[in-house]
Amino acid sequence: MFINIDPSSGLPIYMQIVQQIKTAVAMGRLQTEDPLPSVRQLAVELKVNPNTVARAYLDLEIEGVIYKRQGHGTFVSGQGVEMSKRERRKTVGRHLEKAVVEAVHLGLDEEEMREAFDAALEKIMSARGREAVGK
Amino acid sequence: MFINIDPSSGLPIYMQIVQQIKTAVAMGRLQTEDPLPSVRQLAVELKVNPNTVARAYLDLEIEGVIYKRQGHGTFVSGQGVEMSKRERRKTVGRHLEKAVVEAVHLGLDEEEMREAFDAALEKIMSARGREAVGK
DNA sequence: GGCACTGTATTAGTTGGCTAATACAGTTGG
DNA sequence: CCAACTGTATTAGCCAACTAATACAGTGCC
Repeated sequence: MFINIDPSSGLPIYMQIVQQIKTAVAMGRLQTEDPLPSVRQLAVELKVNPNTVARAYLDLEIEGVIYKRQGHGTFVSGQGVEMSKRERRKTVGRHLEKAVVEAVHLGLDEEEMREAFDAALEKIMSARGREAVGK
Repeated sequence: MFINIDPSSGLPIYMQIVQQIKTAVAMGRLQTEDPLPSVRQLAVELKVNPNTVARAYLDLEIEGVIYKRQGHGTFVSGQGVEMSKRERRKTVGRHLEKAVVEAVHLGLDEEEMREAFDAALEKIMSARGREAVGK
């Protein structure tokens, strides 16, 4: 599996799992209906209690990223999140504003910010394109 | 003062203070050498222990956003952050990538993301412009 | 010098987050 | 039906984060 836990990161384990799976899905490395490792498998692999993995999977389920079937396993779900257009924009806006505030404090000018944004977009979106074909 | 604490936000009080002051500085609502309210003043206003405010100010000082002078007060500092160009970009990149991942999960397409980014940029940067003149 | 203002240090208590141990429950194939 | 796999529930403990009480220390003005 592609998940790496960094004990020194300060971020709780379950959040690291959540974040990495979300990123993998966003990038298309995990696609709809793909199976995730079982709670126990991943727990062993990460040397962590099954409940910790379960906690991560629960969060992901609540966010609409995955779904679970008792006795079967856990899978990447087709669609995400029920939310009004307005809410979505607001949520993304909050994240982006935070990033911009940070960038201002770091002394980036507007052009540099645009470049950074393009790079981020490229990194996530271009991977999607490739994965869709390949695999 | 312009700070609002939301007890239901889940975010610790001191972080809310940090974040709001950082945003104010980034937007130019607070400018270099502007005085911040004293630890005690703000503590009273927010109905919070002085140490909580002090904690926020400490973080801001470490980040290079403000500086303090014993017996005098706390002020917005001129420059920010000592960090290599590379590091800055990396930091901002992390934030932006997180925002993009979120946006993908919320079903925004690339154009909508660009719009959202432009909006965020506009919101922060345009305020700066105005404040620089006005006040 | 003393009062009134600044920020600081020490200590301590509460709370909630995080993780783990362990036992329970659904599904499927031999 | 039993073994082997899924995810789930309960309980508990640890620990760090957060906040507060309180006392200390620097500066400046009357």
